[in-house]
Amino acid sequence: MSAAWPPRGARAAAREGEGSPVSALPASLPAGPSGVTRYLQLASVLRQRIANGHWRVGDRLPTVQQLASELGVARITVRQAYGRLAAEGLITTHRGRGTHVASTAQGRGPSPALRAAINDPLQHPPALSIRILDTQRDQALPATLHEGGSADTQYLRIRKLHLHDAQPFCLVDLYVAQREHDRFPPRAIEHAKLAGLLREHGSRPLGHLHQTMTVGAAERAQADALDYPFAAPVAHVVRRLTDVDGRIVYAGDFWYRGDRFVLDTVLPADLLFAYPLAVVPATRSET
Amino acid sequence: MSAAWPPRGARAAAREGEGSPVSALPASLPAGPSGVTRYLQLASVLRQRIANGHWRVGDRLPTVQQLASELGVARITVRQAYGRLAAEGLITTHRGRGTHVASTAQGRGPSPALRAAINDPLQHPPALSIRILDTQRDQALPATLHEGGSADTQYLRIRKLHLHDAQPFCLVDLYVAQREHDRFPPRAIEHAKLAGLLREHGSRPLGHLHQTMTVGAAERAQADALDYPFAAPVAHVVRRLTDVDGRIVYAGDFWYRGDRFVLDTVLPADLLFAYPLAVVPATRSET
DNA sequence: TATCATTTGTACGTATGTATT
DNA sequence: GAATACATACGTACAAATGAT
Repeated sequence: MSAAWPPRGARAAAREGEGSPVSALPASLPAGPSGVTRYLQLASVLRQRIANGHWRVGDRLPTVQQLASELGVARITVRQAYGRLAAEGLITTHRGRGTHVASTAQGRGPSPALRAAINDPLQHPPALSIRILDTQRDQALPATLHEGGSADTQYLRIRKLHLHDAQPFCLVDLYVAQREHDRFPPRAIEHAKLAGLLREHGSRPLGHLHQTMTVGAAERAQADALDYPFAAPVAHVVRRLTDVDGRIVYAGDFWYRGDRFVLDTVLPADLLFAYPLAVVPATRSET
Repeated sequence: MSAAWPPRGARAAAREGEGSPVSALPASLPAGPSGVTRYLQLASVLRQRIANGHWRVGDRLPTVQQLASELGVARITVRQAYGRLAAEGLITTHRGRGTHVASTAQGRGPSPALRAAINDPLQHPPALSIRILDTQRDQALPATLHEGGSADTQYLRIRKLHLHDAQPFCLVDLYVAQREHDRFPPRAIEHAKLAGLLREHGSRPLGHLHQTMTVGAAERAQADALDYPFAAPVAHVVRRLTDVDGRIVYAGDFWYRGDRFVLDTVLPADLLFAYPLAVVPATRSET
């Protein structure tokens, strides 16, 4: 969806020489066709290194001069990127002393609890809360969600936000077969995951869960809802759950903040060779 | 100097006025320096309206004048946003006739062949080629790849680039147990996938394939190798394959260009409820 | 205390892309 | 389409704070 990132003729000396300045960025495109300013691009890479533990709290970051010559950008560009991160509280800068990591804003990647909340189709951990943004009855299933099953006639459309420890991490736009939803206890969709509700209260046994995962840049609506920078990396998952007859009982789009997303999968080797119908993702619930 | 990060005037008007040609877009776009150009943010809002079906193929979009005065932006800004979408093939503009939706662009993205090349651990399609960048013998397995199995003593480290139709889409940095690799035919790693080689020539039956997927912004090394813009979205997959004894026979990091990545998974419902050890991704090889 | 190299902060001039009128 | 204003980004230079000599 988020249309091809402009494949600008990016190419540069790809050496990893320590200390040797690597001439770099196309050096002529200020904002470039990407439309995202250079200091913001730099900021998101630095933010990522702090989030994934490459730099830890207290570590000293490269000097402005080092980064500038390594990347082939002006010092003011690095300064703006650092300024952005400082405004977010991630780093501190002091004259003569350098730039240091002040906080990680969240440990080294998503916590095990959040990983389980994302990967386990049934479990609804206490820290997970669901904020329903909007519901509409009597909707038809969009054509893009038909694939892989036959559509029912009427769906309930639900737009909702998933939060973990009160922090939004996933924006959802999904369709549940109305006849199935009407069998649920009231307000159940706020406190349980749909796969569990359909297994518990559905009219027919379930068949398959299809997932298609892509990555992209946050569009406006997603950025606003997730409290996340525009154009920052996001994961997009399309999920479709069918019953044994191949009828789609629910299908929808899930957008995850890039810094709060991990997909875990495990594939036993015997399934691996039974391709195509093979790989097996999974997350251990705890530890 | 620079403004606070997330809390831009976030508010997403979310009404769904059916039939009224001119929709209520967010009343205004964020003011002040956001680091992202205005016309791109506007393009993002419009792109989503098309993607989620608010405007369908053939529908007429508001005139430049209408949009400009509604949003309080200059006409040229709207023109640039329309130009962007036109370049993506989403809309067409004709003098005197207006601007219309040409496509929802939903089908775009990686071809089925590329999807299979990414998702099938065994298949090596003709269009796929492997460029070995570097190999080093007698390496120890890095600590970050230990998890989920016991490490062997000596590994062959391979850095390589995967191309599809001569276009790079994946950068790989992986470790193969040396004693297993030395059983392979010469240069086999350039023409077959490792899982297949290990199944064919390995000393022990295979156990499990673990995959951990995250998203992020392209670092310089990845951007250069993949011929992709710095800080553009990438998928990062860590794969670990063990034999039946739990020994890691290969493990490595895979970085995919965001615009050339799709992960497909299928989970039979009975496995779904055997959590944790459950979900099943898969891609049909053809069609 | 004084000096020095390092590093962040500020400033000026210029060029380009963006956005408004 | 033209004129204007602004933010980004480059290069350069200098001031101020820090830590070590």
